[in-house]
Amino acid sequence: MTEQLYSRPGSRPDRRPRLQPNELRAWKAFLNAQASVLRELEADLVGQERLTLAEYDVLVQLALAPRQELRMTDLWEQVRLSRSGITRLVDRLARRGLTGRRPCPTDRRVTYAVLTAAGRERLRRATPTHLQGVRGYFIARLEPDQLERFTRSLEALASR
Amino acid sequence: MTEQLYSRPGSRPDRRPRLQPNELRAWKAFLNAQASVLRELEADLVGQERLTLAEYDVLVQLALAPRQELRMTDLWEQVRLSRSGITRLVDRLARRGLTGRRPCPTDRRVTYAVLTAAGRERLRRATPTHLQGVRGYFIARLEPDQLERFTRSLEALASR
DNA sequence: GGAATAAAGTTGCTCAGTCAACTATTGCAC
DNA sequence: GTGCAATAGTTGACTGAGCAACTTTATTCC
Repeated sequence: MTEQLYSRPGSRPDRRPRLQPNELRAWKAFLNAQASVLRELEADLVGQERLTLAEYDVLVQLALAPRQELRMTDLWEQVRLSRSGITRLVDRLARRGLTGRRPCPTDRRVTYAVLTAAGRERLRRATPTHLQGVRGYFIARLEPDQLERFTRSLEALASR
Repeated sequence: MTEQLYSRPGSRPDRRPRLQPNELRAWKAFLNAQASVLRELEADLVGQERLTLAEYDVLVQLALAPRQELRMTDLWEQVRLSRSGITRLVDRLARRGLTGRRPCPTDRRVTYAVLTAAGRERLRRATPTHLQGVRGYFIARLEPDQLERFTRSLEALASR
């Protein structure tokens, strides 16, 4: 994580790509920013609403979907999780009554995850907490006039 | 994750802090950037060197320490992990012969984690992979003239 | 239309991580 | 110096995630 191993100044000419000090600083800042913001945000959400970020995200996706339901696969595309991760997450939410499952009549391979009334209500309650977190731990710490540039840099980092 | 739940345009005046579209975009980009970069980087490191990022990080910290050893607590301060997480990570590395443990003679509560020769060698081998990852998935995707600003924004996000 | 291939979803296994409880040792107060 | 609080580290129980293997159903291709 620190200097020597990343760039040895004055060492031999080197085919290995080493990191410059400012690059290293950027990298560290990137790691720290993620850890910091997500940790704080998730702590609030779990502490106050018993929802992890991933669970919250699934509820949001369902709430936004046409009939408040999504095929597992579509959910998988929206949420950063493996297929089995989705299965289990929806399981968990279902056990708590926040989602349900509905088989698709036309394609018997597919299952819809459905937002229940309780799920909708839970989402409604959790949303202010989450938004306050995003505002407080993310937006508020950024210079408003840097937001645009910052966003573009972040977007450049996401692979295709 | 998408618009309606974050800001309802034209709804009643509202004490709840909602997100503006550009703020939402920034937030999404932040999440995606993290997921993307870490996933790619870690996949390389695990695939080629059987080391997770956290394990790599611990090896680096030890390599940089004075006698290539650190108290568990100091390690804990450097690496984003719980105390027991550190214990177990060092355990795992020790089982693979990459670290050792040494009791402190003056304070019998403390244990030093020590980098072994094998650990040093493994780190040496893994470093190019990691650096290529950081360069390829992070630095290379950023505009050089934005790096400084980007770093400052990231640093602003890390809580004290 | 039948065989091969692909897609959707779940399950078993394992792993890495957390929290809370615990032991052991040291430092501090008075 | 005794007693209490703080510090260092580990352990147990549990959780959330991934991968690989598997079942079932749909699609494609000849």
